[in-house]
Amino acid sequence: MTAPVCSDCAVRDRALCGALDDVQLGALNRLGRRRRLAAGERFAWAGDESDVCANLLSGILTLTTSSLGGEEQIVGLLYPADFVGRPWATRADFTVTALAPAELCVFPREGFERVLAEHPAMERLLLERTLAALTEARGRMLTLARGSAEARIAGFLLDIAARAGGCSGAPGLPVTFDLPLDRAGIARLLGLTIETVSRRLTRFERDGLVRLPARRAVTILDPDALARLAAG
Amino acid sequence: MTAPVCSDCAVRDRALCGALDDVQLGALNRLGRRRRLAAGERFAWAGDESDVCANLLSGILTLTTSSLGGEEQIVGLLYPADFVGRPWATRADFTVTALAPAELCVFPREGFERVLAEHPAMERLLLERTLAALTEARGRMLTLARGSAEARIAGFLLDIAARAGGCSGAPGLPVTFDLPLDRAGIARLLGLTIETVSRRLTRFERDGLVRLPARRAVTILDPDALARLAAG
DNA sequence: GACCAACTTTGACCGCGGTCAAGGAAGCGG
DNA sequence: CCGCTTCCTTGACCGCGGTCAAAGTTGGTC
Repeated sequence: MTAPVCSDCAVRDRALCGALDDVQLGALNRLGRRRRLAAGERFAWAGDESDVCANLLSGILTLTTSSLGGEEQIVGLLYPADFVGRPWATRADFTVTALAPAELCVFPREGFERVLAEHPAMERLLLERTLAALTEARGRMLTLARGSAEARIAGFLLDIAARAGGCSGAPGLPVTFDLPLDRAGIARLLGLTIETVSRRLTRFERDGLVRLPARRAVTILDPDALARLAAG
Repeated sequence: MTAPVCSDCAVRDRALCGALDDVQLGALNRLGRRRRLAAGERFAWAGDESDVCANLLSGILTLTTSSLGGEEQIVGLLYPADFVGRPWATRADFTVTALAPAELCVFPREGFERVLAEHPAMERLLLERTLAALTEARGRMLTLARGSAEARIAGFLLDIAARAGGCSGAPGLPVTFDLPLDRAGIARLLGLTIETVSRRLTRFERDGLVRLPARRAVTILDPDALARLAAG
């Protein structure tokens, strides 16, 4: 197996590296190491020392915190091309777990910081992404603090649909996609229990808003009604 | 009245400007304009065009979103030296409101972006602050999604105490401070109702955890017990 | 197919916190 | 001091969603 090179990278133009040209990418190429994670495997632990960061190449990761009671709350999902970790921080803020088999391009944190300092365009891109992530996180606070279980789940389905199935099909046609999370995962993301998630999904199906052809599969039948519910 | 100059600024070393030396500060000095806000006055409206950003010099601001139902959720508090606005974004993500009379140092957004580009140290500082704000926002998601009313209010009191009264007194001695928010504000911050906030505070007082000598005043009598409640 | 583990659904019950309503306390201008 | 507004407290009630418990499904292995 030949060493992977950045020019072949699946996320070459979408990750932070998109800010660099092929020549500049050479330094990162020498710095980065590919790493695969199995489903359920963890890349970092909240509170632990961490001296790496990474680009996510494929798969989906979760960011979680846990209360002292032991219950985990998913505070963010990471998709391919997203950046993992926090430069200039010596310990990880959140636990990073692979939901599905994932591949990362891992950098030593300090080396990555040096690359950032040498390439303002890349640092700028990271800043813009961080600002966007902050806005998204704050937006989700509204849902978590106020939204009913119904509103949270309706919004979640639309989010996933937009990301997973948004590319396929004409508007108006039912969209079908696979959920990246099982019921327990949805519950941890939305601050609910497994039972409530299950009940609301079943009711959505009874009411003709969605179909649930398989455990992980969802077909959106009435996105407008879901959007109305999501708005509370 | 003489034009205010940066070297006199109350937050000279704590705001983003702290990354610049006195000479570099000249450019910002010409760019910035002081602006006062009365309590309740708004600086930006969520969704509206916005071509300014600012440093907060004094007072406290809230960031809010509102659901379609009209109820506002406070997603963040801004204190003196904090940065307001989002460079490279043409519309405001959140409504910015002064809780108390406030003073801002306002910059045209595009001019500020140019200063950022010219002074990497300042852009770096903004990036680090944004990363920290993101971590804080995600941390608050746990509280909002899972915490009981009791836990949220206990945590809120400790947060405010740490910021407002942390400087005074030896550990172990009761700390007294003024809440920056009225009951309605606390409710909007914590995702609760006025009545619930009032009831829990009253119960905390009955149980000897705090004293409430005036509407806005709080004395923390048993911080350890509050911390235990906040942890859930 | 038989078996088993993991996941999901469904039901019964109940407590927390929201809602509605009324009454008190503080601040303020006359 | 009065009257008014705003803010806060307290009470009664109830619905949503959590908890506990028990089936029912799915998928994988032998």
